[in-house]
Amino acid sequence: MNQKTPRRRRLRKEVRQVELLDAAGQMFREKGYHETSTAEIAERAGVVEGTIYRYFSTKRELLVQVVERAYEQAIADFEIQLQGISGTWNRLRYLIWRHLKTIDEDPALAKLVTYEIKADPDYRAMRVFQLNRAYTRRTVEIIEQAIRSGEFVADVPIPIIRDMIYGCIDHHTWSFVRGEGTFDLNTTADYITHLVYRGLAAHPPQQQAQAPMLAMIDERLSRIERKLGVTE
Amino acid sequence: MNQKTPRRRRLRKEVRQVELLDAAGQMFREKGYHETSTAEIAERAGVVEGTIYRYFSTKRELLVQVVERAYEQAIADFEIQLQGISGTWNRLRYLIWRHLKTIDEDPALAKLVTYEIKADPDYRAMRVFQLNRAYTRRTVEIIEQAIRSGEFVADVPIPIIRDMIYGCIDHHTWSFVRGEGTFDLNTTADYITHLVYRGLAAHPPQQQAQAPMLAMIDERLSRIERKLGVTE
Amino acid sequence: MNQKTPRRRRLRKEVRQVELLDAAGQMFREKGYHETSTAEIAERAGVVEGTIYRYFSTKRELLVQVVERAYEQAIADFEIQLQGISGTWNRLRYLIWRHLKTIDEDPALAKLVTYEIKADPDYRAMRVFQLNRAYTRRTVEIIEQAIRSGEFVADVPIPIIRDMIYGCIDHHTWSFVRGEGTFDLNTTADYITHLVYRGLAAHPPQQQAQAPMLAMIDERLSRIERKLGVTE
Amino acid sequence: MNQKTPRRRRLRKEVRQVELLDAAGQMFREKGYHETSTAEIAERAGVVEGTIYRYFSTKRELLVQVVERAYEQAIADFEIQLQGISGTWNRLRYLIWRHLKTIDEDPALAKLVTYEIKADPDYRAMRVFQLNRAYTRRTVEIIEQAIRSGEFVADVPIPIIRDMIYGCIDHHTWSFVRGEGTFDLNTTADYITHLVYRGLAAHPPQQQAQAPMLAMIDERLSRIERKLGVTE
DNA sequence: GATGAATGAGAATTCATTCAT
DNA sequence: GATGAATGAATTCTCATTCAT
Repeated sequence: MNQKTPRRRRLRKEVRQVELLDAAGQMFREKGYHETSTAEIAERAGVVEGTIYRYFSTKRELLVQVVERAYEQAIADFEIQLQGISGTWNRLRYLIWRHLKTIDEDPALAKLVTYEIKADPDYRAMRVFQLNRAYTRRTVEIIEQAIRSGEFVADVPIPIIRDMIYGCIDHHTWSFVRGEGTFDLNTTADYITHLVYRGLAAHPPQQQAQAPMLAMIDERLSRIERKLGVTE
Repeated sequence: MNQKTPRRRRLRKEVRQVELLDAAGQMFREKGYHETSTAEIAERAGVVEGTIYRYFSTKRELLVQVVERAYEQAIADFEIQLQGISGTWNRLRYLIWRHLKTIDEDPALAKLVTYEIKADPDYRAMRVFQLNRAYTRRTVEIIEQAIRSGEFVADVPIPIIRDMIYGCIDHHTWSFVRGEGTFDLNTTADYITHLVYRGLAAHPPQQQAQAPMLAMIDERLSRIERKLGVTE
Repeated sequence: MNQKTPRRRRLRKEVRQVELLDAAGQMFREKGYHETSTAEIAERAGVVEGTIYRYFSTKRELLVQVVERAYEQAIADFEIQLQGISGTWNRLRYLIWRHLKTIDEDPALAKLVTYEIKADPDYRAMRVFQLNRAYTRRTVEIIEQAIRSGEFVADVPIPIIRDMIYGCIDHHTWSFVRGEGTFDLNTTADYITHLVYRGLAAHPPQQQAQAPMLAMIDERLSRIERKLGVTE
Repeated sequence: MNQKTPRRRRLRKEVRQVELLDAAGQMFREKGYHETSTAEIAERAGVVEGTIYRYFSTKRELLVQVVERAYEQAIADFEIQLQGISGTWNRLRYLIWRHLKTIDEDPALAKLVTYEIKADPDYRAMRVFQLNRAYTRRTVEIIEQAIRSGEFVADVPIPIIRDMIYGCIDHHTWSFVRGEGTFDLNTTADYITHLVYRGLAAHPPQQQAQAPMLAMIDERLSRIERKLGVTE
């Protein structure tokens, strides 16, 4: 009963860390970062203020880790789902839908990311920045592939395209994130995908119906090639 | 009681008000809103702290008016220029270019707008919100007109389009606003306009991109057939 | 029409002074002394702040004069009424009733007197103190006369009696003055008079009914004596 | 960050709280509530300003607790003493004497109670109000009992009687509380008790005062008759 | 006589972080 | 490993009074 093995200790340490992260996450989401005091976090986690500083060097570190954890979970989930989706349009649509859904499910976190994390002067040197890059990397890859396959024209730099997608989503969910409006997940995803796709599609509208088909053929061929080990 | 001030410059109300607005605007841009103290603003304006409160009820009011003034100037200038430009593409391009230029010329203000003004819980009830609406109204009008004339298709809601334009710009100038990167005004304006225009254009240019792709598919199929020993 | 005789000027000066006093009185009563700013007084009087200081040396002086004026009016009115009332009981009752009525009619002023004027460290050196003495002087005179006539016993110092009367009234109207309760003017006056009278009456309760009669007889005799010039 | 304090005395929570209460109590009594700054209280208690706010939410809370503590001590002491005293006159006298003594011993506190606590708009909702009620409750009980036993008449509402007792005491000690006059504890207690008791007593002492008056009336009538030439 | 712009000292309160216990 | 008492700098806003115009 009273066993205090090192292993158990270690476990307890990790548990406490997660407890603190959960408590902080809840508070930050409810009241915002600046409006939350370390005393409140400690209280919610059931410890005293000083204890926080055994596990996290600063209050900000707590915020950063809260966000990092959320990013990690989002990315992991993301990759898995994407594997089952084929075709540029579908994959693009999923990426957009997924980001919209992330915001829809946790707008308070989106707010923290926008106003606290990204506003940080050191943002680009932080791990969250890397995580954000990882999060958006797939988008770039999909576009690049579509360009290689000739489905997309290559006359606009990819960063612009990426900014257009994420910028549009962020702007559109703005008021929702601020707790005011609302938005329809699927419709919004369709519209944005549609607009981006048409802006990049190499095929004129008449043939537009063919484009997805060609893309699908491309995708199926790729799978066969991989399977057969056919190199180009 | 303790008369220690030999210098007591008396200015017309309006003049002093503008001086304070200028001083505050400079400080906010240099150091940020929260990092600027009322004492610093007063010092830069050459008055004592109390004087600020004769003209502005709070420090925040000072910020709001700094931003309002900037918006008013931008809008006025804007309207005039736009009158001389015709053609959907040109007008759209001008709007985009203009917003990019505004950010380029005063990135610190853009930062204040994003992180202080738009983040305000009461944003939508503020006059700056109205000014922002006025600022983006032209965009909507141009798109609407292009739809009416048949130049643009009408299958995407205009707010989405507007969010795409401004969201793209904001995202793209992000790091620049944060004092890190840089961006090319004209090239960026071209790309964004191009992307948006093509995404909305009812009559796309001649098709051409399809042939290469089909050729590639033919080639790849041949490889697979060879691999599998499929004879012709 | 445009005559600016010195006399007219003087009149205007007095008028303005009264206007300021009225404005200040209103504000002090409505919001309290500390909660009222000189700017508000000026605004209500329709002048600018600086003008106040042409007529009154300080904000406090304004308060003091507001109260002095009220005292003067109360005293003047008081004296007149009292002349028509005879008999210790009646006169005492009138004094008590009158003070209760003063509080009832202007509780906000009573509040100012209690919390601002009487709490002033220099109260005893102020003219309002003298006015207050004048206001309560009649009470002492009535009691003294009753003692001389044998209607009241003389075994309690008069200041104690005076404190009992005014202290009782002040305590009893406390919550009303603070804007909370209420009190019945006539009933309260009766009770207090009754209690004080019996506490001082030389006559035992059996004969108590006679006391007022005797007092009245005394009073009537006094009048006759005065009329006839009968000296003792 | 700037660790400049070699001295960092750590006390038990309760001890420090009491120290702060003592320091605040001293300062408030010496200089008054508004004239005392939190900085001064902290200095006297030997801590920094921030420490005060670990124990008390506001400066006002500090005042309230100073007064509450004094009330609690007074009430406790009070009850014990009263148990050993019997007889309406004696008990009444003790209550009056006790209140006078409380004022005599701590006039500065009485001042705080009058001008800061009782003047508070929320006074009736505060715990001090309850404590004040508890403090004066005995008075009411003694009077009620005397009425039941037939020792006192019941023709005046008890609140009026209570207001008379405490109002009289407060008025009488007024100047002393303001640091000006003085008063004799025992004599004052005797007079007030006497006055109140006689005002309420159902069985007054032997009548005696009437005869002289009637004699005087007789004498005065004779004089009048002589003057008028009325023959017998 | 009036104006009203300018003064400037003040004062309460917050809270992330430290470190003696 | 935990506690939680202590830190102390930092900052906005108020307003009676003055006096140049």
